[in-house]
Amino acid sequence: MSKREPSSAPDLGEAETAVLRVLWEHGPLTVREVMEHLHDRGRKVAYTTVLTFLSRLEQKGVVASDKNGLAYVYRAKVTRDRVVRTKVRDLLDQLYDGAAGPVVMHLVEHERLTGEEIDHLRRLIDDLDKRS
Amino acid sequence: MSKREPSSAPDLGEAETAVLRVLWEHGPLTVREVMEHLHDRGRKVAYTTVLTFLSRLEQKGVVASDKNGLAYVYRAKVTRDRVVRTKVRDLLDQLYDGAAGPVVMHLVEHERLTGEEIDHLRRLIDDLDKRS
DNA sequence: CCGCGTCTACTACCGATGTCGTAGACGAGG
DNA sequence: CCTCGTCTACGACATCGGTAGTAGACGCGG
Repeated sequence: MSKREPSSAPDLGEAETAVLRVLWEHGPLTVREVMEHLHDRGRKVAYTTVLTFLSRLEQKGVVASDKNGLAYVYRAKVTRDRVVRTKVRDLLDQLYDGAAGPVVMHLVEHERLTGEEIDHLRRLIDDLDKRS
Repeated sequence: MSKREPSSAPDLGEAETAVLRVLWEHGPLTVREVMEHLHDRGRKVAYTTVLTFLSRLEQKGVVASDKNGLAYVYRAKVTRDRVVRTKVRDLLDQLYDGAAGPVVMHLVEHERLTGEEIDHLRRLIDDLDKRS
């Protein structure tokens, strides 16, 4: 089951997400290039494993590939924001029936935020207040 | 792999988490009672399925059971906060190498917060500022 | 034209999770 | 004492996600 709203990305595993991140952060890439970036990040996966991930991601519709000469070049089709949104929503649903408040509080209380982030946050909150 | 820090709860699936929530929200319960609460929440699982979940959760060390007369009574051994922390951390690691800022921003920008939550949040931020 | 290196296609395998069914233990009622 | 309903123990099965091996296609250097 697990209906996904139209604006949602499909379920992505941890390793699949890591692959997507590589694509978000370093334009379109070949399988080999993706593998190298993963290795750089400390993820020692085999070439064919990366190929499997990319194929599955393509099945899921979140990446696309174009044959460029000898090898396929893959690029992300979903934005990072969309994936973040989906994963965050899943978490909220799981823990609090969708309520965001408790998780925001949790983050602000238990996770470190930089001074800049705090400033930014304050500005966001002021905006929210003004709107309501 | 997947080392868990000492302060972390083990990995919990979505259905397992739902079971834990029932235990957090309605004291210690028997298998049947847990099942009924799940049904109330729209989760139509078989009795033995619930039993399986509780057994696995006990294996993982997050619930405990006491034989009370005829049936076992299960209770949560981990706090909700601990589980939230673990799941939130997993998410941050997956999406931003652990940085909390982006997710906080995402939540404040894209998810609805009640007026009270916003007030609370502002107070938290002021506290943070004072401390630093 | 041939062999080497690279790329893709398939297939496989394992562990975790979600979901149950069946069988056997056990106490309450007749 | 036997039967019924409930409970637990165990095992089964499917799907998904992480990981990889193998085989076949293909172009390049000699």
